Amino acid sequence: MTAAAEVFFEQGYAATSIDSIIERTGGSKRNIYKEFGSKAGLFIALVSDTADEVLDALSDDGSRGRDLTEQLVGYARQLTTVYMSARLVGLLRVVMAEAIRFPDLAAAFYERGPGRAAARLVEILEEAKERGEIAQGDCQMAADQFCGMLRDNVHLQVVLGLRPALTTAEIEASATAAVRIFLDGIRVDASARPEPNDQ
Amino acid sequence: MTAAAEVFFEQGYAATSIDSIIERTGGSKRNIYKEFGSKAGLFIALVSDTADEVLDALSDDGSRGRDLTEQLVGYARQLTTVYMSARLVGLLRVVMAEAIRFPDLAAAFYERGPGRAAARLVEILEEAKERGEIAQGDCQMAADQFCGMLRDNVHLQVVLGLRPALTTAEIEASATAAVRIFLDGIRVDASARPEPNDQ
DNA sequence: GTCTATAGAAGGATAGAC
DNA sequence: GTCTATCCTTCTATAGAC
Repeated sequence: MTAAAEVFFEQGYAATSIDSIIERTGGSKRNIYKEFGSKAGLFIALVSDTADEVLDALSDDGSRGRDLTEQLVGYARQLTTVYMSARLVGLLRVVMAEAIRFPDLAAAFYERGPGRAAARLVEILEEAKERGEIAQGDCQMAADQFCGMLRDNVHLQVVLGLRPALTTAEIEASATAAVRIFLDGIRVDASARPEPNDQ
Repeated sequence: MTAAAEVFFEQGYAATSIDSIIERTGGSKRNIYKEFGSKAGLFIALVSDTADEVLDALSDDGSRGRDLTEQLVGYARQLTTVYMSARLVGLLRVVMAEAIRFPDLAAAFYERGPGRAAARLVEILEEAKERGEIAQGDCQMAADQFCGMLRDNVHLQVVLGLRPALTTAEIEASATAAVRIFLDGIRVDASARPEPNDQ
């Protein structure tokens, strides 16, 4: 069943024919229409199932560290690993491409995936804020932007098929660097730093 | 001519018929095939032209500020504005969707757009590093991740059609926040900061 | 349940009329 | 240059044979 989804992910919705799916998965056309009603129904079901499967990997977000840095590195490692997986790259491509035609699918994908992951990060940040570890500010925006760091230009190149996915070691380096920047910035002179609370 | 591109951006490559383009733009089918040879040729030409047009807005990257903060805010403002434009959102959708089928197009898009923008940012960061304003580290990775902050979850929602593009004021707020985090981080306790050079 | 038609529509590409 | 017609392929969707 997940093999059928791959055809959609590789070819896109419009370019994928039912026959090409049958070729790859076996089975008969009649059962497909019996089960899903139409090509769109099949597409929605396959994408939804794949999304559930891939995005469930975000439920345990790996943010079990003792201190904030460890929490964030664990979170970034887990999220980046999922974002780099072939499954999610394909999912991202097809959901973006068909966002207009299947708005419910796009909404479900975002809420179940990136949206939920960001919500979890907001919780982490809010807790850190209450402990006084991070500056006052918009935790939602910070979380959204941190998630963006994990979908950086390298990830864009992967999605565009311009380079292979990061290895585990590269993911580790990227996640660590992102957390370091997110927490402390790249500026070297701490005394030149503006008031953290003056926003 | 740019109107023809919109059809591809809205419907996607496979779902767009030559006839539907004729309907929208006028002209005859014969001239299209005379000029571009095939549907794929038309697609490549339209996407390339649109990309050139939109991405040229990145040439003047707005990073003309006096100090590093102003440079980065200007850069972020300009880049985010382009990323939020309807043209680029459509371009991004269709290039991602067809990256497998048209790898050259994907490569050209990246190099001319996000890649070039990141390269400019690397220059800014390298200069700042030589002035001692920012920590030693991988400027390319930092630039890539900063660019990711500008394509954050909010941008993803826009691309997925889940929310309207940011207003100018919202772009300003987002750009400012991103630069603040990028330079100084969100951590409040500077004394708890690890050695900046201990990477 | 699978395999093989098949109807009906749509679209890519070409060519003729003007 | 435009408009229309046409060939040929492909695809969705259905239905019959087993």
